[in-house]
Amino acid sequence: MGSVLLDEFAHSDTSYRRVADTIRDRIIAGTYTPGMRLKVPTLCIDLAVSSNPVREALQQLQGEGLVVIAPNKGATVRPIDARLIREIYEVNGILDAFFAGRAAQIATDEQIMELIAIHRKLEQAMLKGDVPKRADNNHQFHSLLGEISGNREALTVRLRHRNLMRAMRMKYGFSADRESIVLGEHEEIISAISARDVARAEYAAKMHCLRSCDDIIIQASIEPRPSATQQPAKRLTATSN
Amino acid sequence: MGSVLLDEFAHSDTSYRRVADTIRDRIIAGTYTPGMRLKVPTLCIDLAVSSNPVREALQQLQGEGLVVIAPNKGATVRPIDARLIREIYEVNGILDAFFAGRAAQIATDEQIMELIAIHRKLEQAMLKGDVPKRADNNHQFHSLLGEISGNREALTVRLRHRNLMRAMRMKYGFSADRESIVLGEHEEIISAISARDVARAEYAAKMHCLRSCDDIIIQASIEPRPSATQQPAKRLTATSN
DNA sequence: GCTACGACCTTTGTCTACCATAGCCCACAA
DNA sequence: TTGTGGGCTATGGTAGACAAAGGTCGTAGC
Repeated sequence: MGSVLLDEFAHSDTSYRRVADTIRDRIIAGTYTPGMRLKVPTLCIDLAVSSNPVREALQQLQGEGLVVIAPNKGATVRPIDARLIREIYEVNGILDAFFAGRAAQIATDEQIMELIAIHRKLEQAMLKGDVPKRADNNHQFHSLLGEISGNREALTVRLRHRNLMRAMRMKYGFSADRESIVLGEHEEIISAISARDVARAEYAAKMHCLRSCDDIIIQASIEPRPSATQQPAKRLTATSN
Repeated sequence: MGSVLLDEFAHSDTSYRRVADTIRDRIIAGTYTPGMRLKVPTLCIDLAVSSNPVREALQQLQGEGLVVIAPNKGATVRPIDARLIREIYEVNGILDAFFAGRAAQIATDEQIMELIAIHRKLEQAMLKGDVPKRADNNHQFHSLLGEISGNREALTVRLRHRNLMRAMRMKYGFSADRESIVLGEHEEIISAISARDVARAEYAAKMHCLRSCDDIIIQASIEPRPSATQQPAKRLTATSN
């Protein structure tokens, strides 16, 4: 138990993490539109914090690839388009294939049992429609694969876009039959690892990412333009007046 | 021409980038020892800047994986040991294999010519013993491979440890015959891409990283403990008194 | 009418000073 | 010896000031 700690992603008590969470959510939600400048003074007012946490949050988000910071020019929202999503999932697929292939080589029986246990919990969460638990278990499943590989650096890299992916799933959800397909794909990965079939494990992990990518692009396309309450149509800056 | 821009790594005019550069160099140089706490007030005095740039630099370095920041506890130097280096190079190898394989599929003849041109410049720089130009050309070679793949996100991830690797090479250098071997490995990669042999390109790129990893570990082991001028042997904090 | 220049304004990046709070250390007591 | 409590240090955050970089816009000159 307790194999997945990674406390660096534990939910934040510091202000700049809350600020980063808020800005990230707003980028995903479309409140902050692609290419929009994120000015520090405006964000300070909107989020009721001083400039210091805002600047640190923007740096954090740059690390996640959500904003671009140019020296002496400030931060802009990175456009999140289908190409970027495909690229991210391609990176995920490459790394997950490595994890699964390595797991097929070196996973102990106990680790495989643990994988199965997490898979069962994920199944339960899906049946109950418990979305947060579902996301958490899914994260645990893939993190455990990363830990089994023994390459923590690869796992860190793999988690670079975790917040972004989670936020997108929160917004767009899954297509109707995606959940049952996910379970089947996980079972295929586990099966390949149990059989010590490296090539099959790599392929299964890669396909899992690929299909997940296709699914989220379809889901996102269903809502071509969110325009929830007030879509600041032409406004290109965060200025509030 | 001008295929490799990536101005995000252009040398910095902002203070926090200079601070990050300095701290990074000192971590590599061993001035800041593994596990050592990096206290903001001390760094402010040492680097003659205020706390704001220091905090941002530390966040930046956390993004590069060189320091670990714990909320309300501060930053510590991440121990750079053989395992970490192996993990980083393994990630590099996974991504470079992807780049090379993809290049074998989709590179245009012009792009292959450009690869060869950079390779020639690298060869020249090595012959002249021009170390900075050598590093720059090597970077260009691998960046161009990443760009050919069309996945800029993967390239960004691939460059996560670029500063760290460069700093380590500056410190430890190369073994005697490594340079000629590098040239041969690059030629093999180019040859495989030209022949559109995906598997061979992937294998060549992976082996290139693996051998580079072995080389740097050997080089680093030659100097088990640098102890240049004043090695703060037992001191565990950056406190200067 | 179009271009180029310059003044103005906004924003960034940095500094200083200050404060609340969390974490650590150490003396002291049970 | 072990636990506890107080004091110290560092972190995290606020507020306000400033220089410098960048963008905007009006005007002068062609």
